[in-house]
Amino acid sequence: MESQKSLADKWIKMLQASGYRQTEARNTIVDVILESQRALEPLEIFEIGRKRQSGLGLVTVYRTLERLEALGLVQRVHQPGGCNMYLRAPVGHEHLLICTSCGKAEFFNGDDLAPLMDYVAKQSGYCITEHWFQLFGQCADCQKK
Amino acid sequence: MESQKSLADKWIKMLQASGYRQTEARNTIVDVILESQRALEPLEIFEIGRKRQSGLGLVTVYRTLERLEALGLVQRVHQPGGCNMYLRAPVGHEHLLICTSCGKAEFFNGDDLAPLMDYVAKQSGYCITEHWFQLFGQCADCQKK
DNA sequence: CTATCTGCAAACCGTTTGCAGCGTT
DNA sequence: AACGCTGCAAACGGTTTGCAGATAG
Repeated sequence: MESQKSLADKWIKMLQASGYRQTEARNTIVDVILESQRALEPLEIFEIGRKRQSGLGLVTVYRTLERLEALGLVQRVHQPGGCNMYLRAPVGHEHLLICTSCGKAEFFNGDDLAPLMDYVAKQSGYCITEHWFQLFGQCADCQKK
Repeated sequence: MESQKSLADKWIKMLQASGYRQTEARNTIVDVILESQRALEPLEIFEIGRKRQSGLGLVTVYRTLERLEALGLVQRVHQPGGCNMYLRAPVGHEHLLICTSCGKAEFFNGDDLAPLMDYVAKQSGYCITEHWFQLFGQCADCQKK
């Protein structure tokens, strides 16, 4: 598992490689996202980030999320309660497993889906280009309580 | 496949069984949803419904969707472009297959997911209570064009 | 006859845009 | 020095709420 710090460096480098600049606000926002175990709303990122960098603005959070999402570094997470939370994007065939109690998000490998998707494609005649697969439940810690 | 008309009757009966009343507005809204091949936004339901029943209000569409969703008859559909579209709810283990060109929504059976979910539960220690699985692609008709 | 339902208008709230000044390169 | 970036305030748009009159049961 790559450390948060080096992942943050990589993200900033990717922003720069796309013509964007490294700024204090972006450093803060990237750190907040990478240090979180769960998906966060823009307002939450703003509030957490503001404790470290008092001048941070909510609009900058929105604009930074937009860029990070366009670069594929961050994903919007869809949940029964709403679809405005953000998390680091999966790499490869990772899918999300989210705790309904504490919100903790983990990734698991979903390679096994390929046969089912092939079958559905054959049956339906669709040319399948994308799949969403996500699990919800209670994590081990929350089950104990 | 059950006819739209009898499904509409069933929905209205379920509303009544829950203490709600049968009204012209609700009949219209239920018909619009059941006659559509694709998920619709509240505003679309309102506009289509208003052609049949000129007095229909957008607020009534929102309130009816809320009741239908609470009864499990209608589901909110999550798509890359937004999460404010509604469709009849799946029955059993049906999952959605949505055409990215025309929006047509079909259901397919996803029983095959059980082994993967069991495996993930064992690996992660989570007690899995819900799963979202949805496919996107081009339907056979749209591929021809 | 009563309780629910309806549509309108207004309130609400998360998100986006305009802009003048600041910071990165 | 140039251009992108920032934060504020205001605009925006989808959704919700308050209310008085209409309607189902």
